[in-house]
Amino acid sequence: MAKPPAPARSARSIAVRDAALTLFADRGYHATSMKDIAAALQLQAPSLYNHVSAKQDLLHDIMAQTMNELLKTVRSALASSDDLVEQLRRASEAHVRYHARHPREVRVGNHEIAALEEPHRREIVELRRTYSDLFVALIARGVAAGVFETRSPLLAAYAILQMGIGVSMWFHPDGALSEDDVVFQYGDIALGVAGGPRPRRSRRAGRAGRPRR
Amino acid sequence: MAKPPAPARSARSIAVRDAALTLFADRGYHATSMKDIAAALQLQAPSLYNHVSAKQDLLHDIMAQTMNELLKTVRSALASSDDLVEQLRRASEAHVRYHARHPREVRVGNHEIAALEEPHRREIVELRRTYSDLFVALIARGVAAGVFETRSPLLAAYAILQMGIGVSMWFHPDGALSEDDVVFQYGDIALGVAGGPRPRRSRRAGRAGRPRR
DNA sequence: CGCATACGAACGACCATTCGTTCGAAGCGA
DNA sequence: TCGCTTCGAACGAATGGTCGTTCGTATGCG
Repeated sequence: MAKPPAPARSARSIAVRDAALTLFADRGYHATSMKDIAAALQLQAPSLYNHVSAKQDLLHDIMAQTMNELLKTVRSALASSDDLVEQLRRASEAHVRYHARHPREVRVGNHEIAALEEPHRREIVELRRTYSDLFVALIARGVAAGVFETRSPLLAAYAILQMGIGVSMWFHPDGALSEDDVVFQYGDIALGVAGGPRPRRSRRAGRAGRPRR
Repeated sequence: MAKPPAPARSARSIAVRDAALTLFADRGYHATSMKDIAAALQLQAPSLYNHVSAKQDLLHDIMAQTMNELLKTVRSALASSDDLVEQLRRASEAHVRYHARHPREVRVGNHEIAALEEPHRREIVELRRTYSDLFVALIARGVAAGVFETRSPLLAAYAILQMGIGVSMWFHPDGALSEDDVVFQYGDIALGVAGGPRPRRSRRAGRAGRPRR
C-alpha cells in the first residue's frame, strides 16, 4: 500500500539514478520526463515509483552526492600537505580530475541548481559555497604568508574553479590529452593564477604513472 | 489571418524578448512558460503571439544575437593591435567585459544549448566553435612566434574562456571589485595562462578611467 | 474606417504521480 | 517434492494539471 523506495539503495534504484543522471546531463532536468528515464531502462514510467519517491528527489540525490564527493576529495587533498603551495596544487588537481572523470555529475550540478525546489536548493547552494570557500581561504592564507600574490583571492579562486569546471565540457579520455596531461597542466596554471612561485621548468612532464588515487 | 510578428523589431517585441531573456536566465528555458513571460509584461499568454512567432524562436534569437555580439567584440579587439600579446590581452578583456555586462545573455547562451531544436542548435554550436577558435588560433600563433609558452594552446584557450564565463555568475557592479578591476585582472591572468611574458609589476593598478568602448 | 493589439475559449499533447491489479519467483511447512 | 503464501516489481488506466499554440472576436487609437 505505502510506497517504500526499497532499502533506499537497491541495485535497481541505483540503475534508475544512473539513467536519470545521463539524461539530466545532456537534456536537462525539465526536458527529461519520467517516461524518458523509464524507457532507458525498458520500463514504463509508473514502474519507476517502485524505486524512487519522486523526480525531484532524484535530482537532489544526484546533486548532494556530487557535492559531498567533491568536498571529500578536495579536503583530502588539502590534508595531504602542510605547504600552502602544494596544497593549492593538489586541491586544484583534485578539482580538475573529478571534473574530468565525472562530467555527467558536474554538468547537472552546475546547470540544474535552479531546478531544485526549496529547501533542497538552499542546501546545495551552501555546499557549493563551502566548497569554493576552501579555495578562497587557502589562497588568502597563501597571500598572507607571502607565497601567493594576487590582488583578489576571491577572483583567483573563482578563476581556478571555473577553469576546472570547463574541463567537464570538453575533456574526453580518448582525446589527444590524457587525464594526467590535463590535470597536471591545470595544476600549473592554477598556481600561476594565484601568483605562486614560477616553476623553473614544468615538472612531471609527459605522462607519468598515476601518482595519486 | 496569418501571424506576422510585426516588422520583426517593434518596440513591443523587443520588450518581450527582454522579459524572456530575464526569465530564461534565472529559471531556464523549459522552466519558463509563455504565461510567465506574458505575466512579466502584464499580458495574457496568447497576446505574445502578436509579437513573436514561437517560444523556440525567442530562444534562438537571444542566443544568435549574443554570439554575434561576442564575435564582433572580440574580432574588434583582435584588429586593434598587431602585437600578439596585446591581442590576447584585449581579446580576453573584451570577453570578460562582455560577460560582466551581459550576465543574462551569456547565462542563457551557456546553459540552454540543449534546449535549442535543430537546425538552430547546430548553427549556434558552430558560432561558439568559431568564437573559441579565435582564441585557440591566437595562442597557437603566439606559441609559434615564441611569445607564448604552453603545452596546449587548446587547453589554455579553453581555460581563459571558461574563466571569463564564470565572471557572469558572480560579478555584480555594486560589489567590492569594479568592472575594470575584474577585467584588467583577468587580462593579466589570461596572459599568464598562455605563458606570456610576466609583467614586471601589474600595470594599470587601482581603477583607471574606462580606456575602451 | 482600418489596423494593431489584447483577450477568452479551446485544442491536443504531455506531464508527474496514484491506484488497483497481476505476475513470477522465493520462502516454507508438510 | 508438492502446494501455499508472501512480496517485490511491473503494468494499464486514470487523475488533475500545465504546456504551447490557434482562432475568432472585441477594443481602442490614428
